[in-house]
Amino acid sequence: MSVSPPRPKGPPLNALRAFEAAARLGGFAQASEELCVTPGAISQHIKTLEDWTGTPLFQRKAHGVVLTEDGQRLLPHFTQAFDALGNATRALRATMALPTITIAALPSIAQLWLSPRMPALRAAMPEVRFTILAMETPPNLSRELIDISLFMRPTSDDENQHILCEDHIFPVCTSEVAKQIVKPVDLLDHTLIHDESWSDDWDLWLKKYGPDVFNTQTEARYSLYSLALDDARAGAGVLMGHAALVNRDLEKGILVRPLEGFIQTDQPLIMETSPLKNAPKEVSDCAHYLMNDHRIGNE
Amino acid sequence: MSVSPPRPKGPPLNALRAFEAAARLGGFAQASEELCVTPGAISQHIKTLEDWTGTPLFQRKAHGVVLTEDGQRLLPHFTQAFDALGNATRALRATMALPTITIAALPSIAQLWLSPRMPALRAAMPEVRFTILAMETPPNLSRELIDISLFMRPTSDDENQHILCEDHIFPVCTSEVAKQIVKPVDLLDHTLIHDESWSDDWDLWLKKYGPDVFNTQTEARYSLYSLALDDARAGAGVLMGHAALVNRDLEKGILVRPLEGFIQTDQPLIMETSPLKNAPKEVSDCAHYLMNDHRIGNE
DNA sequence: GAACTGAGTTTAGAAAAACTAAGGCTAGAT
DNA sequence: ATCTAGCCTTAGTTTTTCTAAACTCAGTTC
Repeated sequence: MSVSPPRPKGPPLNALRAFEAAARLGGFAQASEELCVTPGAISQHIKTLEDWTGTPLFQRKAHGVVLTEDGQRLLPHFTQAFDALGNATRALRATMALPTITIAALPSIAQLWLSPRMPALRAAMPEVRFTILAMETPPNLSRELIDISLFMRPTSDDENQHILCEDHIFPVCTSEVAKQIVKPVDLLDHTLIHDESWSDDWDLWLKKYGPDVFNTQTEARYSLYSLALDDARAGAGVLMGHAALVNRDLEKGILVRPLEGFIQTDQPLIMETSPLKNAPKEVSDCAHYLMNDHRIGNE
Repeated sequence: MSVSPPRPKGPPLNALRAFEAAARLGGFAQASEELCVTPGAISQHIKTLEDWTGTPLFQRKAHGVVLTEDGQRLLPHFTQAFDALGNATRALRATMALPTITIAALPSIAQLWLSPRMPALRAAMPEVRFTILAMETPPNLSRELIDISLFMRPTSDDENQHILCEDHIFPVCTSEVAKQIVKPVDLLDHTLIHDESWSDDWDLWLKKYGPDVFNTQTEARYSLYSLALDDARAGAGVLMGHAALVNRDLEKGILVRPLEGFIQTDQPLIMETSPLKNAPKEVSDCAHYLMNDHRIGNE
């Protein structure tokens, strides 16, 4: 009779969290991003878990992993548990002395859409400490300690998501450059400025408005939209502008629209708020503020 | 404008678990026992958490800690979350190749009540691996990976708890010793064997049946009931017997009851089963087996 | 068909977290 | 007045976790 093997220890909590993230997101790489660690760390966590049970949780394929049946059955349990834990942690954070609101956004949105609105927001909510995070992919608001996110992405029926404005794209450039452009074909003579994160923009627009034949021509590529914008402001060429991001420049006259046509993409600017039922009042206040699209006074 | 402080990390999961345990159990010492660490470790976890939020979670008194208001508000959130996590972990364990059932019991119960029943149980469920854990205090079945617990303790209205048998106590000794004992006063001439974990037993019994005057006399104390029992079997004196634990010896004639009177304590032998809704079938099978009080054949 | 790519794995070593042990403090109990 | 239970603190150690970098493998691309 086996007596007192020192008490059965459960698997490490961090390994469980890694499993949940990897299973939910469908890959170690994605999970590693959400948890801010390297993929190797995730791999090791999963292995710990698989060694603990003796049953494989993932099936390793050359291009990613897929959940085994066991893994699929387990996932909802863990997702529910970590959702609950996320809410509890959020409640814990809410006890902090000075209320903090964390907003995550695409770098371009942070800089070109949010930044101009911040002064008014801060003025309206002086007791709140704001933190802005620039990131490429929308965070999971029920897990990370982020209250509001601003991203261009496909619509969903999530009740926590609100469309702030549709995404209209159209060519923009300085008025100098615009003088030389009266019809689409004229674009052939100019540098088309591309941004890596929206690499399809020009294709989309040209498909509808562009000249029938359109061979590759001079183009510039940037990894940050705001760099591309700077270049356009400097008269280096024609940029495909996103309404929400270039409106300020258009209003100020720094940039103009050389041609009329615009396209509405299927990825509007969406604001998502964290799903906590009893969210601190500050968060919903802030969300309303942004929805109502306040601007700084002197603009 | 503050941009990209490397992503707000939540507090360590282990610290959250420590808080939950300490808050639920009402002390660091208790929590440290449940989590199998030293109280110092708990203390540090709590401090980590308190530093993270900036608000105190516990109020330190000289004789223990009490939850602050914030702590009280937070506790249910975390309890719920960790309950869910416990269930998920249990589900994970259920995927293990060969089903395992872990039974926790008071050392004396494990040895004197459970052990004789194990051969039949193993025979009835040959595909299951059983693990018996001896421990002093009932474990939290919704947290630890233990399926069934067997303890003498006060009744509760928990639906997962079942009374296996009432706890009757009465003096027992060898038939040799019994010859010299015909009425309670005769006990004065013999060693009264005590067990540390039930130190009140003799007092209780003597209060009802004992001689009016009863000065302290020879007595032996043991920290393990089975050691006390061994001593009684060897004719060293009179032990206060618990029905569930000495029945075998009575049946076999190794021990006898020199006097008639017995007392029913308010701490029956209770079996508790883990609360998982979809508990593996093996666990409920095992529980039913124990409830029906099977014995080994040749007894 | 050779090189490339994306996703995961594996190691060793480094960094961080968690734990223990031992000494201190304080208020209620003896 | 002393004892004791329960928690705190600190230093040092052990354990866990993470990273970096090289490796594997199977589709893709040229």
